Amino acid sequence: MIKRFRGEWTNKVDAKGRVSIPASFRRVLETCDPDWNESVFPSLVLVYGRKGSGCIEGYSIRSIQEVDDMISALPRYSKNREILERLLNSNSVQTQVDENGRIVLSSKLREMIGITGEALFAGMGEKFQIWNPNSYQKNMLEIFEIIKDPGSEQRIFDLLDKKTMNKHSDKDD
Amino acid sequence: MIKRFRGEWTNKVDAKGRVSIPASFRRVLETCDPDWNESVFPSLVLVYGRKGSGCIEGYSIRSIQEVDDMISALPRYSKNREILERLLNSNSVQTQVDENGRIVLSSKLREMIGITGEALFAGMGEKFQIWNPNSYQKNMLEIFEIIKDPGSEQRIFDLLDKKTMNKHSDKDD
DNA sequence: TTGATTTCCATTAAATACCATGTTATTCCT
DNA sequence: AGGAATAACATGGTATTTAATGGAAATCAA
Repeated sequence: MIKRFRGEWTNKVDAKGRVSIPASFRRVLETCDPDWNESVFPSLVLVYGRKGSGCIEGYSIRSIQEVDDMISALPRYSKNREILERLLNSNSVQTQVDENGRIVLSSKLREMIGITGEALFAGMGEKFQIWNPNSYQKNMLEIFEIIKDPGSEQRIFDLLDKKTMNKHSDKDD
Repeated sequence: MIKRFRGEWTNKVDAKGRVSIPASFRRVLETCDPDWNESVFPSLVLVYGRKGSGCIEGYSIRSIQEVDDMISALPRYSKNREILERLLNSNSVQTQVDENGRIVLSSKLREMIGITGEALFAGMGEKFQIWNPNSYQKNMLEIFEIIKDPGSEQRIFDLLDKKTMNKHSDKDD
């Protein structure tokens, strides 16, 4: 069973904003939507509130529920909870894959990330991202810049070492 | 099944105060109203008692019940309970979506949040907010100001980290 | 009765479902 | 293993439905 979003895919966006979700992503969305079956297409949530990011993030139902549950665990009228609700609930939209495997990106969403004719999908494990292909290219360069120094790259991959997993403080992540 | 208010929607308010509830919000109100069925339109509660907020808050029946239950859990006749009952019970009104998916905002409510021709609906998970579009704009800018510093933004999102979930004190939220 | 509120109906713009096609990948059979 | 048959994908176009909204009729209240 596939359960993580993986890989990069570039698909066409038509005038109405319709775009195919990569088939392998659909398999993830299907297994992670409790309401899904052969006659009900899977739902997902698109989050556009992480402004700095320059991309839209797609979450499976199970994945967004984890986030929602953590928000709901915060005190109801607290400042931080209301900020998170804005960034993750106000600035998001639930949608559903259609029978052809597509979703619609509204003009608002397309403008937000500067998408014209093509959208790049990047698998990010428990979520995926939708980019303007050029912006994605730039973002990759930024990442390469960060890990240019071999020591710095090593330090990051060291986070994946079982021995160190429970040693480092939260700040290191 | 949709069960959280999500997204931003701007709808017209006519001279009589009628305004459409965004369709996706109606789906939430329907599933969260125990009395709802095909022939009965869903009810909701509008709270205008959170004075500082500059907006009206809309609750599904299930959601307002949770709030009511928490109030009821406080000591009867305690000062704080009576304050909360004023702000959340006195300063609120129960209403019902009509057959066209609209509610009526009384002139009192409209004046309270300075609404003239348009109302902006912002999904906030278990509730939603109704704003004058300009006020909402300002409020979003305030939020972006708060999270402008990347460290500060990270600290807020860290509230959603499983590792820290049980560490932070109530004050942090 | 008259002003206000609520119900009912009508319009149009937008969102969604439906259908069709070329292309690629997969299965199955010999 | 090779090749034919089949299924799955991506994508374009069209038809149908739904949502938002304006206005009129009906009901209610003072």
